[in-house]
Amino acid sequence: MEENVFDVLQERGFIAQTTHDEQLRELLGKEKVKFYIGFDATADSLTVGHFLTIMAMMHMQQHGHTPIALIGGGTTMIGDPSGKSDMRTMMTRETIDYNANRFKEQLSQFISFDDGAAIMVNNADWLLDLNYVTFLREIGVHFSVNRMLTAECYKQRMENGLTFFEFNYMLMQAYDFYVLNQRYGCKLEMGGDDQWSNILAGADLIRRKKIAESPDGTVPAKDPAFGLTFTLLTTSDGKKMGKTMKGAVWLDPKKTTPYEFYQYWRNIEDGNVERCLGLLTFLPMEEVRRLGALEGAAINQAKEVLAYEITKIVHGEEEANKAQEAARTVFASGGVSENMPTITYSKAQMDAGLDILSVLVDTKLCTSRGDARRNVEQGGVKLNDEKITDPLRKLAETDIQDGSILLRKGKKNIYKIVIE
RNA sequence: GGAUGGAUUCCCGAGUGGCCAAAGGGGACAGACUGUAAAUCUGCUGCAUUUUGCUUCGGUGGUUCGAAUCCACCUCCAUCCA
Repeated sequence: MEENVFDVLQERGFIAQTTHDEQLRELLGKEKVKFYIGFDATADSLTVGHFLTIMAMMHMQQHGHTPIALIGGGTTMIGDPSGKSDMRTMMTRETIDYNANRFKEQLSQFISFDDGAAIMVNNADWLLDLNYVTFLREIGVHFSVNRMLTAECYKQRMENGLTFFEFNYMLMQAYDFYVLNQRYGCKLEMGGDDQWSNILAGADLIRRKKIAESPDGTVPAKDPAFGLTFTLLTTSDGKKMGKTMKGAVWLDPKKTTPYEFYQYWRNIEDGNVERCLGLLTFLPMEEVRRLGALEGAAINQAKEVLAYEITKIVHGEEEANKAQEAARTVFASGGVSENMPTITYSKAQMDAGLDILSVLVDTKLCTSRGDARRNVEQGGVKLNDEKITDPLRKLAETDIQDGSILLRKGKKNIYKIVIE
């Protein structure tokens, strides 16, 4: 008897809400289901926030179900107002198309699209050429404004204002589900819990359309469209995870290096370790529970496993090994690793006088010379483990130890300076 | 379309002629304490050749020795009325 992916998702902590628990579980246990998850192309890379949903897709695919990855080339033209307090800046068609292509590439790393094992679609294909009046007549009729206004996702916007433009987002997304249901027989939409209202709207639309189209004006209740949402990863103070001082944590190694990526998970707070292990790795649950139960300093071991496993899935084993090696060298032994962040200067640059503030800015360790100066003055900067207090300090030949100079800002930010 | 109230630094928000690079809070960053955790306490938070100079308070013009603050016009937003 094969295990049911519903149970897997539930045990690993993915599921926040579903439209019909029992029926959905039954469905997933007895047939191959086409399901979809939408990704709005708002940036040129996916983030760790998306990664959680990608993990869910992978679980689903492993259990024989067929993911439909929907790239929101059309919906991004509007922008989802859910949970937002302000309207997003409108994006141009070109930017969106560019982003959509990046998303496609990244998704292909995680999900196999071979032989119809998964399907990739772009809602620009059916949304952009919609006829307004036709759309209103066929889709718009099924929506009650009164009900939409009570939806949780608009709550914040009821205070700050919501344009009609954005108000339509829900209809677009609902229509997506309907289209996929018609064209591919997609029966399930999944997404983050902030998508609950939008998902419900889609499932509801499909039901209403069916009723409208059926001869006797009824629809068999046994074949509904399903919705399922995932828990959102939040920090102890309730904020969404995946943000750092530098912004989002990206899956693109050019935007967030594997080392930074690894460090992000290595530094996660205790309370989230077990949850993240379940959600973001493929480790068996016994192992997840064992690691999550570690207490005190011992939990660092679990964090290391977590960081390693996630980095491995996202960036591959080789990069994960490098990141782990670098992290261990830097933190455990205070040594130098070839895999740690490095900046290279020429001998000539050094002879011309490389002051500490410039280096701090060049490495992006500090955002400006003023910021760099501040950090030095507060004792946050170290050169080869020696605290620097003079902002005018210049790098000298004598600073080079074993061919490089170690520069630290704070405890966790470290750069290797190489002169050649 | 009408009336009223708004637009301030990353966010919230004070400031209504010089003492304003702009209170307070949040966040971020750094220090102490720790376990590369959380909580707590302290510092810090426009830019630069840093006891000085430069740029900023929705936009554009104006008044003034001097404007985030006053005037005019414009743009956008909220609430109520239509």
